[in-house]
Amino acid sequence: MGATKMDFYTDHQIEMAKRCKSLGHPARIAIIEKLMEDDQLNCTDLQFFIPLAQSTISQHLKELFNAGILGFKVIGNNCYYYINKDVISQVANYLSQIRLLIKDNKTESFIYFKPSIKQKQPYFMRI
Amino acid sequence: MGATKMDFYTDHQIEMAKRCKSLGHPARIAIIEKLMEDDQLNCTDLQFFIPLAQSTISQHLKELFNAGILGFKVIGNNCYYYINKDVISQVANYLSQIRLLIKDNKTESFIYFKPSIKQKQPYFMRI
DNA sequence: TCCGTATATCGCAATATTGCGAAATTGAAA
DNA sequence: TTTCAATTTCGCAATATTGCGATATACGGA
Repeated sequence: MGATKMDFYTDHQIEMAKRCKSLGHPARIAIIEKLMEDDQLNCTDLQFFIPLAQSTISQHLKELFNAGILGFKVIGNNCYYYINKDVISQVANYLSQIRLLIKDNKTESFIYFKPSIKQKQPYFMRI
Repeated sequence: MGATKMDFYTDHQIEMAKRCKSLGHPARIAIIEKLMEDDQLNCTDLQFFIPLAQSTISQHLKELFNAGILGFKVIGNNCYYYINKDVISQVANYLSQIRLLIKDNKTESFIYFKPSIKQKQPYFMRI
């Protein structure tokens, strides 16, 4: 297959996944971090910091915009991107909520690995 | 190409991207949300909630584990997964930090769209 | 008007992800 | 010991992502 099955999930789950996914690339993390320093930047500015082609950076910006993480405004011929603080906050709060709502893991005890003979990774562990 | 260029980014950027990426699929968000309710679950349990093949769910669990989001322990023949609260907190704090550290966007003014004739999406906006 | 700059889009190739069924592995139960 | 249930891994096909160069669009300045 290859295509994600979408019919089962809630809109909120899909939206949250899309936002996390847009942050799931180091170039896009680097863009976010640059935008923390410089408030708003255009595509040309970012080329000096990130060693990717202009078209590639443009695509990454587009993906962050489509996920709602970034906004932009055009002044003259320049397109300035900025971080959408509300959306970043929503993602942060969602993850913080997970931290708060899950119960304690009762069995934090030591775990022994028992590697399989033929398989690359051990997937059975004895407690 | 297709492969992400990794040589430029910091270890922290790569790690954060990996963690966000692992959350960037609605099935994995659904898994996380189920684990908030039920503390720890095995692969078989999750099959009752998520309409995917068992092998597919196992892969999603593995990806969350590889990103550090989940841990697991084996009891008998069952493999129980649980949310790694510290790691979730790290991601949440990182995003909260972005929210706090960016400066205010000075130019929050209204934006006019000016769609191009031939191109699908308007990419020039007048302020 | 014509040229240069900025940027999104297109087309392509390489690689990664998603999903499934089948097979392999392990521990427990019969 | 044999069988069963739980799980990971493998192999495959379909689709998505990543990255680049080339191109098209839009604006501002000469």
